[in-house]
Amino acid sequence: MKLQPIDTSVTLKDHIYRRLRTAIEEMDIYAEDADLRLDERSLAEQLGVSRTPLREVLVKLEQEGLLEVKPRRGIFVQQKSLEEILEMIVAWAALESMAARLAAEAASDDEIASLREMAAKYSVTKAGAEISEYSDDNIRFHRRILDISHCSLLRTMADGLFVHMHAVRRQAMGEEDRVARSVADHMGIIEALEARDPVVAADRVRDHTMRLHDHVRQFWRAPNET
Amino acid sequence: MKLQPIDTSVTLKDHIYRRLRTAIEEMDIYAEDADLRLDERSLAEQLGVSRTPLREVLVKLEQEGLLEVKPRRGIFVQQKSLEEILEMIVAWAALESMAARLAAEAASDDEIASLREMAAKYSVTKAGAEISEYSDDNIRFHRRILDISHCSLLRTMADGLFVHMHAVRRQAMGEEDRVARSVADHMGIIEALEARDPVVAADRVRDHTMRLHDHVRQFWRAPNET
DNA sequence: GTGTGGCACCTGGTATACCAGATAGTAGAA
DNA sequence: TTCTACTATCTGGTATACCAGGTGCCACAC
Repeated sequence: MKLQPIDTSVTLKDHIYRRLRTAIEEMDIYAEDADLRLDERSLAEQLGVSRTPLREVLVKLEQEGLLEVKPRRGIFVQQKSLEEILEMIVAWAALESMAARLAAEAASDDEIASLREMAAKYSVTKAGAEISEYSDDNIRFHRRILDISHCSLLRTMADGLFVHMHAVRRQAMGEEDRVARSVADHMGIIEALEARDPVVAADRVRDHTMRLHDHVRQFWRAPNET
Repeated sequence: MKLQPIDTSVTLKDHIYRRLRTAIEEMDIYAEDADLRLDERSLAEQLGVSRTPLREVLVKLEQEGLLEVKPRRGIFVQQKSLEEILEMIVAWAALESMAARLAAEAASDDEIASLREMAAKYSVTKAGAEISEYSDDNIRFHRRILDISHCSLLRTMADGLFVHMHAVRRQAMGEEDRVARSVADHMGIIEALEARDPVVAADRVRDHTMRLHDHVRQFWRAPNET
């Protein structure tokens, strides 16, 4: 008889963390009437826990850049400025570009093939039709590149940036020619990886992401500027 | 009459955080007789605070990867594995390489000149003599590159990695020809920046850091393998 | 009507008490 | 002697109480 050890390390904090984080991600942070203020006591009551574990979660979320705690003032969901968003995209480009470089050398043929599979779902013409679905697959594609670099830290650090992208995508995505361009970019990246060319793969990934950077810089409208 | 606003946002937590973090950084984590276990109650007593703010700091340090909290078991300073250290260096290379690329285009002439000033302190022959001092200036040099990229997030993320480097350097540094090579590398980087060549600058920074990567992979000895 | 002082209440910060799992030492039974 | 079972105690996890700064309303004085 064989038994898996019970994972006793899951604690209230973990549950609270997951709840809060998804709740924040689902908020429309940049809506004009968005209520960005949180209240410890009411949150604790809603979740049915005391303030103590809740506060530890808030510290965590604050450090991830999702919240800002102002002593004796309140807890606020952070709105990212255009500047900060652009910097996140730059950092993301740096990480994923390195991932592509590593992947070109270290990834297995199967792993690279899996990328082509994901991309094959969308032709240049079809992708425009189903933007929201494409958007999800798009993220999966980029995550996959980070995964097959076999450097888990790159994936971890990039994930920390992705969190903030939910709200951004809602505002910044949605132009047909960008999607077409994106699909073409992806194919170029895959081909470079298949050719096992680290330099070209890294360049293409970086350029691809930096195009998003330029696009956001051009079209982003912060709520107050609308 | 003019008055600066008083910064009321400094709290006990901040003090505790600083104390604990420097204490951890000064520990010789990889010594054989290192005591990696911490005790909440005794820490709280030593610092003269209650467990509550202390615990929030511990959450923060855990998330930074410096600690590991095992419920009902204890709190431990994390020893990084060789694998993790190598991944940190890779990520660092990715970030700093991107920083150099940006700096080549965005940094002012003065900022680039400041790099040359820092490097001028060391000739190829002299650097070997004062390794520890050079080591500090070395870090300052790399931080400066991140700064003059004018992308503060790159600097922030890289700083998170630097924390773990204290202990590593103690073990991995110290060969004379590496230092000589390092000084030469730095000059090459500066020249690329002065030439405003983003591609070469990025390449040289990345190669430079990846040489550290290869060196660590070759010479690192974890405590248990000694 | 205007401005000032003060009070009531809201917030996050901190201290303390208690809980349950983990652990090791020891006494007792086989 | 050896193995088991109980218990004392240590740990981090959680709940609760209290503290002090922040804010805004309102009464009162001018």
